[in-house]
Amino acid sequence: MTNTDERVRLWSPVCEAVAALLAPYAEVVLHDVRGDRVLGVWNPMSGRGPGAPSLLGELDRLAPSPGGVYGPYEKLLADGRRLSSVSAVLRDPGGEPSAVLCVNLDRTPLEQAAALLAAFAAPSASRPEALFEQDWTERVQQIVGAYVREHGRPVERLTREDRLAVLAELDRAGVFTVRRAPSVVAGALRTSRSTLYALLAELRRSRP
Amino acid sequence: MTNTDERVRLWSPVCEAVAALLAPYAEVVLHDVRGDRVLGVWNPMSGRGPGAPSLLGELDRLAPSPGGVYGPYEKLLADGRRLSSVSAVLRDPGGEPSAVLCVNLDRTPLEQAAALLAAFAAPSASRPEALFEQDWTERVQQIVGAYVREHGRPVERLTREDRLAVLAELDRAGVFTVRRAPSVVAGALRTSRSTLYALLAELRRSRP
DNA sequence: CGCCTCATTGGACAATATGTCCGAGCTGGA
DNA sequence: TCCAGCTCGGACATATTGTCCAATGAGGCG
Repeated sequence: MTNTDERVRLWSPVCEAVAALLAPYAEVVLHDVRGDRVLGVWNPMSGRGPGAPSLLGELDRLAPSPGGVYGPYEKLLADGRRLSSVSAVLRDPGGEPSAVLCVNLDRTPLEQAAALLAAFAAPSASRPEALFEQDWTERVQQIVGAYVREHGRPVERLTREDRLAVLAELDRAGVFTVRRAPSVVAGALRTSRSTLYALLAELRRSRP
Repeated sequence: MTNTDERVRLWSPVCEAVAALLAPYAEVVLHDVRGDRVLGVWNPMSGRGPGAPSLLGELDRLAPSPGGVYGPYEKLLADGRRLSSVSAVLRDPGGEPSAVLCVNLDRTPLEQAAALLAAFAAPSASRPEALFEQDWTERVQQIVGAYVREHGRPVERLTREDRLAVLAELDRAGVFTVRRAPSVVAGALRTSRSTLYALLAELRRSRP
């Protein structure tokens, strides 16, 4: 038995390229179509190595495309991962089948991402709960902080107009429907509770 | 000029397989390394077809892996799409370079999905505002309603345990950080304010 | 039925929190 | 300097939140 099959030398660039492109989610296997053995594996996932049996019999039950390509079809790994696979019959210069190239793409990462996306896109009625902003205090700091950063003035040096603007945002955000919000906001705005109410009154006089 | 190059016959199964596996986000191109021409394209994306110039000069500046594979490296399409590409030098039985296989994977769908995921995972400072649940009253009704529907008992006939359970949900959802919530919840649960507080106390005794 | 237990209830009350108001004090411009 | 306009601390009036209790009511059981 020669250490490197002539066919491996011939096809390995392709195998390596595909494996590199799809790493680490794909495995490329080169099969010996006559001896029913594995000639080489790139990015092994299924635990097989060169010399293992090929189990290519299943290909017989599939209809190839005109170009001699099978699939994509689904495979199941021992640990439950699902794979998308395609196989191609490779022929030697004389037109005779000499090897089978098989690419196995692990679908689970994609499926997980898709599930996440789907769950996100469809709000779903499963659990309508758990959404009332636990740390609203932090949120207040964020809103104030955003304004400060955007205007390059520290909280202490905000003008009356600045504070009015921030208050408008906070009010629009519904902050004041929360218990104890007035004190927290006054603190965050570095102003007194009295002033806070004065500003708030002014604000609500112009936009009821 | 022959209609089908010998090399196309030889390599097309590979090209077709890869193109099929990655469709519709990948393009496979087979280049003539000597004549600097395109021999074939599967899933064309860049508008090139057989016979077009290859523009393979750029490969000279890249260092191949031991197996003769270049990449993955980045390419830019005319319309702005970004591609991940790998190239493999294919050699004839005599070991002489005869063609270059190039796989171009359109990264934009993945990048968009990744951006969406990233945006979702990291709330981001873009617009931290406008999220404090305007109609929390409605929300209370929904949570209570969901429980009622799920247990097939109208609100009036909920048992003590039922109300405890609903209260647990409401509390966990932070409803009671909102002003005037106790009265609203008592109303929604068809119970008195007194009982409401009693249940709440019991609840918080077991899970502080 | 009569008795007993336990949950519920309205309302009293205490404890906080929310809004208002006012006089004192500060600041910046005429 | 004086004035206009704000801000501030704190008093005060209201509103909301929590507690408590005695009365009431709804079973379960002998």
